[in-house]
Amino acid sequence: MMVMEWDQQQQENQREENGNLSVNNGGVMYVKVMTDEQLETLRKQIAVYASICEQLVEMHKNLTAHQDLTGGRLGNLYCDPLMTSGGHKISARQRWTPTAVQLQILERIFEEGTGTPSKQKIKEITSELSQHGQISETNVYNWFQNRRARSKRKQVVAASSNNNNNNNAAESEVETEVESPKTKPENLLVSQAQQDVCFQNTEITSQLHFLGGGYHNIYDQHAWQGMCVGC
Amino acid sequence: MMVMEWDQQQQENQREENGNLSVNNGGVMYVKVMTDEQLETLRKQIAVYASICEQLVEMHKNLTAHQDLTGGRLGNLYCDPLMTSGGHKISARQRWTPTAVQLQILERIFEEGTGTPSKQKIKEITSELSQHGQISETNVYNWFQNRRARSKRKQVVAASSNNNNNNNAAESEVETEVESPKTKPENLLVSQAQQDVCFQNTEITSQLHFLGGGYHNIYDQHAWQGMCVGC
DNA sequence: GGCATATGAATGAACG
DNA sequence: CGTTCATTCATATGCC
Repeated sequence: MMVMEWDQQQQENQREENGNLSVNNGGVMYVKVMTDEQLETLRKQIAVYASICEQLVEMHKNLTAHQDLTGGRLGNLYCDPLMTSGGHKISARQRWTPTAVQLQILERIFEEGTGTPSKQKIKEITSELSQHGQISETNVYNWFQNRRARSKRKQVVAASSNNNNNNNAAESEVETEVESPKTKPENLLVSQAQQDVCFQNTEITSQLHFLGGGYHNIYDQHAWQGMCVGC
Repeated sequence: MMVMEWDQQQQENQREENGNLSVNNGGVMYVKVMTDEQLETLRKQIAVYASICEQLVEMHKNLTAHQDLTGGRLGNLYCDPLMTSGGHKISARQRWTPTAVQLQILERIFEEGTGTPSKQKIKEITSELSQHGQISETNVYNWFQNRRARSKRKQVVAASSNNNNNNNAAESEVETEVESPKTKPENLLVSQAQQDVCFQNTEITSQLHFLGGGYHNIYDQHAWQGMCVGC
């Protein structure tokens, strides 16, 4: 087997080491090489992963068919284990953390909607989301406030960064994402990945899409812009 | 940026790391050329599947083991798929680290500083610091945010420790880690899945074996093969 | 080769 | 709504 090691430590220093760099747009684009054989192996591995995912989803469906409402426990659910019987709170988590499902729903509403939802709308959303975990209207309200504010901020930063004479192209992903109304990077994450891997199973596609919103927290959503480079 | 190194255990062919083609058995082996962005795309695609697998496994565990009431942070699925077991990452992204000069300047501004710099100020600072290394406005913004927050926390802790009141309620970052022995991010995702989940499906078991047994980690020993790079 | 710590980054909540 | 604070997540690094 072979191991691919990407040493990231001294990124600046290593730029010159690479023999295979090409110039792009007046800047330097760094490229890597791999053989067809290597690429084929990668493809297989991803396919295996996908297959595993599919079967795991199936297992999950079978299990949840029986024990459904036991809880949306994947997200927060801290349920004050530290609360004593006397009502004395020692230390408990306060901050709400959306579950994967909740996030997915929120993102969907956000991208289709324009502006912060009305109070009535917030109630509805909260009601819906409460089926997937503990949540309050305030949480929903704050989420939309933050989501909008940060989306806008990113735009501003991205726009202004175009004016700067940047000496490198490796800006943080925050700047590189310009949220266009037509794209939904977070929610398309999984399904797009599947496209890239050339999946045929449509059922797993939808199911993975269902799960996709939850990975928001791991890989920040911005980076998913422009996924399929060649497709 | 990064340098890709191929471990040479059994791939005698892949010798020219930085060349676009390598010679094999007297012939020419054709290889793909990728940008870092494309590679990161691949990484993400795999990471998506890895995350999905882990979350599905997690869900399965939760559904199976009802006595798992200890709570903890089940929802914070984190699989760190970017880190190989060898400690090398396959991510093109890495967090910004200020250079010595940049730090000096930042500290100076912070000390003389009157609170958080305005956005215009951040632009100026960023521009100045960019002469001493890669940096973005977001980096500067985050730095001041963190600097101020942690400075304040230190003050509070010092103050409370000076008091006869030993109610140390302010050291959240440290305290949190102490009170919650959070599980270490699992690098060997697939292997872990095998241990924790008893699959009835023999097919998936064998596949997990393929991934977890044949490879220590899917990111550890593998060839990167032609994803949609060229498509 | 785990831990421990420092710190960059993400984000829920609050402020004005 | 834009900005800021507080908390937490995630990673880099050093020690043992």
